[in-house]
Amino acid sequence: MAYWLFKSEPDTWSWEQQLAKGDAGEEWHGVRNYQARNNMRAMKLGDRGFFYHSNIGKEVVGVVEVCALSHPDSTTDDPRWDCVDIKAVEALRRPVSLDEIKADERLAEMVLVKNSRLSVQPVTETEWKIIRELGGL
DNA sequence: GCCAACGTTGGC
DNA sequence: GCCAACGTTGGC
Repeated sequence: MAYWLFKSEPDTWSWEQQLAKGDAGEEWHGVRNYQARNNMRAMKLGDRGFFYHSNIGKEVVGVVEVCALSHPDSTTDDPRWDCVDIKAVEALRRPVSLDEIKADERLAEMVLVKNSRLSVQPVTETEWKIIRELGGL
């Protein structure tokens, strides 16, 4: 099983909205970046990811699961863009902020720190466990 | 609201 | 195939 991180501005699509979708999940559409798309194409059913609020909050707020494999993005006719569906699994007991992540030297190599603009990114198993712990899970 | 960093586009 | 120009992202 692989681990990922999905970024979203809460103004556009928030964790609360994702939670409200429940097990039905929601298409992670709107990605127009090849690296991010390739990451989604590499995802398997059951892969886990963090849900991160960018701009407002700047914190990891929840855990999601990939519930549909990569498929064409319904918001465009451009065949280049695919996306997966994700569903909320659980909220962190307390959010883990970007400041905390940057302050933790064990997380210095995270893509979130190194390449903050990539909107769908891989997370290593080690990073996954550390952030879960910081989040009280 | 600013701006640095980065990715994409398009002319050559 | 290079690279300048442009647009977007996201932290500050």
